[in-house]
Amino acid sequence: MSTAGKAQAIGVDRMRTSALARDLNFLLARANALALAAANTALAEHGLKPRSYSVLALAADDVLPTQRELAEFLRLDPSQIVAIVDELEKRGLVERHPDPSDRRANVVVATEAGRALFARAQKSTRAVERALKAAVPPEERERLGELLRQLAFRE
Amino acid sequence: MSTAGKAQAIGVDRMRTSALARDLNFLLARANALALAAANTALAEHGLKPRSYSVLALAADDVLPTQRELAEFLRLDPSQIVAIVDELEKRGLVERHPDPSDRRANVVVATEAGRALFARAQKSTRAVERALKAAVPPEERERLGELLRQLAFRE
DNA sequence: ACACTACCGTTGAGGATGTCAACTATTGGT
DNA sequence: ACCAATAGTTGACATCCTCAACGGTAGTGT
Repeated sequence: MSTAGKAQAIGVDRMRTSALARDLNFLLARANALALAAANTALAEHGLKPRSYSVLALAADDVLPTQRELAEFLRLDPSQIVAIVDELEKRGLVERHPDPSDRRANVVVATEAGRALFARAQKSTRAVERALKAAVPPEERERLGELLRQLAFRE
Repeated sequence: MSTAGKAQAIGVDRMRTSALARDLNFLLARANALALAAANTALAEHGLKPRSYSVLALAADDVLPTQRELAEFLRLDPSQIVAIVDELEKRGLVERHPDPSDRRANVVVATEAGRALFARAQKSTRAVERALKAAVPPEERERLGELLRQLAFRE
């Protein structure tokens, strides 16, 4: 294992100093993949995935989002929101309320059970976030969030 | 459209100030989704996707990665690397060379055609990266890359 | 009032991706 | 010489993405 291990370590080292490792697109993809994997296992014990957690979070935060707004915000196809809300509704965590200002639209709101589950799930995701942030020095963490927000909401 | 447009804008505004919009996992996912979409359209004209571009980049950079190293670095299942390298090889852009130090392993190297295509594709991705970075003030761009690298390569 | 265009949610289909288990050939260690 | 572990590959299955179409509603203009 010593030879193979070293050969592999050398290969990885060369990859980290390659041009690709300086590519912002790639760094975003890899950082996201790591964060996603951690979030996935943390949310699994609550029967949630990052997507359903996001919908539940907005519903529990009294944002009163329509499904279309959810689709735009989460960068998903509207048809995927249908499936996510279907499942959350079946579990009694959210409800579809008719939007009083537009009868075509549904507003997604969390039930009491949904808010309770979200509160529990949020503790798990906060732990994941702390672990993520541990990779950067404490005095930089605030700026990291700010920069990412600018990337995520530029337009 | 004025009423609907405003109602939607209000909804989006409330989403941007919601707790989710401060979640690092979510920000990474959204920033990555935006960057991925841009990279996808930029690479399409070269017949590449972000993944095949990444493999080609490492092969053209004389990193001499084995397929397993590619899988780890790109956070993909080894079986997905097979399909990517298959396609690049079929197009004459890369070749599988037997690893002299381990006959089980293949080292992926770019052909001349592969290097030429990569050079052209890189111009497109650089343009995408510039557009991405335009979202943050110039004096912060260096730090953004550094922070993302820490997130992507922590372990 | 009317026609017309655009939109919301939903369904369904097809392709692309993710995940996992099994298999062969090879390796390193005992 | 044996044996557990590893690299690449294949195949199966689930999930996800993307798109087109539909009924119901909304806004616009006439």
